[in-house]
Amino acid sequence: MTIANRKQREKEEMRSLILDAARTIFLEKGYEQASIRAIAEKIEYSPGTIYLYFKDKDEIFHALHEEGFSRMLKKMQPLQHVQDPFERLKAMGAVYLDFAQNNRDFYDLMFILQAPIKHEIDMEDWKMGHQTLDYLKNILRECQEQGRFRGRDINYLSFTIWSMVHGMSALYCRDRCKAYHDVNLEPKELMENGYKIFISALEKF
Amino acid sequence: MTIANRKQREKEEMRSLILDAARTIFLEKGYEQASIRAIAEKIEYSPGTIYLYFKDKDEIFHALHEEGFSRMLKKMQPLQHVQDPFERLKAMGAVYLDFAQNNRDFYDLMFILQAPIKHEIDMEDWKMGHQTLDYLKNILRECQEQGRFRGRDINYLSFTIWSMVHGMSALYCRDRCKAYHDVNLEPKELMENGYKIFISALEKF
DNA sequence: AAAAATAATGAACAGTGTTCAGCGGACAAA
DNA sequence: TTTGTCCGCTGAACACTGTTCATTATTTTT
Repeated sequence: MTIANRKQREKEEMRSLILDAARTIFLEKGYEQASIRAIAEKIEYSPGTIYLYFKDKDEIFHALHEEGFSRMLKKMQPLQHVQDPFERLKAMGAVYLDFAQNNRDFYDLMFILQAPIKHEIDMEDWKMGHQTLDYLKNILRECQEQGRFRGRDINYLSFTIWSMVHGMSALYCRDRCKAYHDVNLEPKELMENGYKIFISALEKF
Repeated sequence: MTIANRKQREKEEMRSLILDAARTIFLEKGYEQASIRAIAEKIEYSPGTIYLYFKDKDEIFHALHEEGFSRMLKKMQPLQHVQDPFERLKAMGAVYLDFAQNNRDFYDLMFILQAPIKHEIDMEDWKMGHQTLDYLKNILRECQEQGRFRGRDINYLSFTIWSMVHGMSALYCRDRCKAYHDVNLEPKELMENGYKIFISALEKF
């Protein structure tokens, strides 16, 4: 059975070889500008080979999509050590914004890009997305047990909060922060202070 | 001088003929999937002709970009009749969200698409964008004169509010509202109730 | 009516994602 | 060891993309 094992291993090695190349090129050029030929050239194989390991460009995209969520979830791990749920909520938002700023292209891939969402959302791909969202909802529930956000629907509340941090992140990723260039405000400043205002609002809520 | 006039008129007619076709195709297929050949075919001219009226695909995009802002500004006109600035602020957010939902692809074009923003933002293209943003800032100033949002920086405040409504709109446009499909919540519901929560937060702020 | 200027064409170029007949080396059976 | 069957891989080919430009057609000026 060792030969079958080796075959299996080689197949997986090839997949991750392709994915490594794809990641750098996707994140360098974006989904549309990244070409299969460029990925093939990077790993010194012919374009056709890639189609032996991935059905199409979308499938490569989805693999990276998943990697993005996995990276984000990892960054969220330390939050479990924050006792107070409201503090945890605030920290989660900060981690989220940080992730978007430091992994701009992964963020784009995960939350903005349309391209291959033909394959329907809330399938396998979004398992981790749901996981993150559920984590947020649970924090909110804990906050409610402490008396915060009394009487508010958890789903709507989570959507509001997600929209807030996503809004900033999306404006950042797609360079709309430049709308504040005329008043000499940098994206980083905007997001930091914008988030502070949001937090104050939540505190009084 | 009548012949020069006619030439001028014909040139403009041709431009708007192209733009009409481009708009339907752009909004149907999105920026990347819309092809010059498809636009040419729709108006029954050869592909080359389009390049006699527009430098490239980006220039067509920018013309539509401007049209989007012009449409949005028009929808904002009635707001001037709302006396109370805070009421006007609330109404502005509602108009914004409404625009995003009912002109999804224009909204995408204006605030999400990356494609041809190579041409730099805050040039001519963003004149109307800045106009809208300034309008928001002025409302906020009026609110402050009434004692609301005391001591807050207008720029950061406007960014927070913009991010909020953009966040919802962007999640809507890029189908991330589907993350709530498992709890049977429709995008419209989410946005309506999410916005209500945001408004309550602003009221207590 | 001839000449000049303008407008429109469509073939061509370099690029894209994707497919597939065929090649060559590794494996199994003789 | 030789034979025969796989199977990973190739790269040419297909149908598409944005863009350019020599050529042709039309209109205006002389």
